[in-house]
Amino acid sequence: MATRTAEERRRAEREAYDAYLASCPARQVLDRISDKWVSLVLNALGDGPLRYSGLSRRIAGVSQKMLTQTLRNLERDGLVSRTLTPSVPVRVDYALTPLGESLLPIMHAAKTWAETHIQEIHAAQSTYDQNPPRP
Amino acid sequence: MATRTAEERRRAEREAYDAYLASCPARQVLDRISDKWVSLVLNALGDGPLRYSGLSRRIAGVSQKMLTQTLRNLERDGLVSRTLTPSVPVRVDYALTPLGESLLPIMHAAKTWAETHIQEIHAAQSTYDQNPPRP
DNA sequence: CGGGATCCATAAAGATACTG
DNA sequence: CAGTATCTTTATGGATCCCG
Repeated sequence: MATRTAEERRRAEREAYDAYLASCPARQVLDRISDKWVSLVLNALGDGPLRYSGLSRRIAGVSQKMLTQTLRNLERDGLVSRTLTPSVPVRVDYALTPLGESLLPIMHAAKTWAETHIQEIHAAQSTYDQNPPRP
Repeated sequence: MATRTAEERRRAEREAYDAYLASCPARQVLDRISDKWVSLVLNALGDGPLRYSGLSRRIAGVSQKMLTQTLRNLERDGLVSRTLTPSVPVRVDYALTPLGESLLPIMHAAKTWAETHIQEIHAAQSTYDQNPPRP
């Protein structure tokens, strides 16, 4: 048999790390809020409840698939509530739960940091691009 | 020609929205820090400078490809500095720039929120999974 | 109206092998 | 040591058709 000690060890390392990451709360939350549509939906609902079609119009670029998927995940995580009104054409309202609302401040903090430092980042990018370290 | 008014309008909508998103500072920054490896690298460097191999060992699960790619992007964004020492085997040190360090507090805030609320999220997930809204 | 299900294109991540 | 180059695999997102 080949010496697969090295590769096996690496694989085990990776798996252990993956498991570690998967159990890391910060990672789990970061993974979610970093989602393109999650942040947009959360933001949209921050102004008050919306219906499915309302969200769809508010976000504009989203496909129903992604909107539905995003809403399901947020509902599952307890960040968003889904209220179904069985009227003639059914009506569904989405709103932030208290847990979802508690997330807004940190989203806002991120937004503030972004707006404060985006010029520095763009400047750094220009410098980097105009003088490529390794062509 | 077919009536492609509707589909064309949708496409235009999407493109406009994509452009809007691309120019949104919050999005740009969120997209970056939400990256799996970015947050890990930033965290690792938060304890002090590290060499390439040091980072590689510290993060363990990362491939050189992703580590290099992540470091390049962070360097380009001005969040991480790269110092090359042309000794016999070359030596490269990576460290956070002041800009990079200014990002740590918000990463920490996200981590704190995560640790504070992860139980609620897990609880919500359990409830959701045990009683699937739509089977 | 509010989705579910399916198919498909592309992009992103990983494994692998090689280099100055 | 610190990467680069290439190939393969996987994940993501969008288009489309359909239903209660």
